[in-house]
Amino acid sequence: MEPTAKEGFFERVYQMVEQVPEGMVATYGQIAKLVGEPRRARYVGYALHVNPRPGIIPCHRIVFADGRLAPGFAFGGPEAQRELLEAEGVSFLADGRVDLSANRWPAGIE
DNA sequence: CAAGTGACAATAA
DNA sequence: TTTATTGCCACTT
Repeated sequence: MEPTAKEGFFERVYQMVEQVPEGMVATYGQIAKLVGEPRRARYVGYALHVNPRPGIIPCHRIVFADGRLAPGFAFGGPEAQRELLEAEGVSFLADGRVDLSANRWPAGIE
């Protein structure tokens, strides 16, 4: 299979997501920008949807720009994701949203 | 080739 | 404040 540029974009997304430390979360738009394409925020989610490496890519650490969780989470629902994040030490708001102000990872990438 | 779709984000009402 | 719409850009039909 000839690798195309789009696959390179996907792979970069996976690399970024895998580098997210535990107890922190990142937004789709942030990941998109980090890979060099801030306009492809939607495709970041799509990349995780196709998730070629389940169990290796911490999709549960990727949330909306508002701190909200994905609607169609693949692990068993947004409830399961909240449990996973809580278990890692991520703070949550009373609205069931992640406290991006305290757990946003892309605050100091190498 | 054109239109439709989508794990997003920003803006309008 | 929440909900709706638009813009984005690649993939699917």
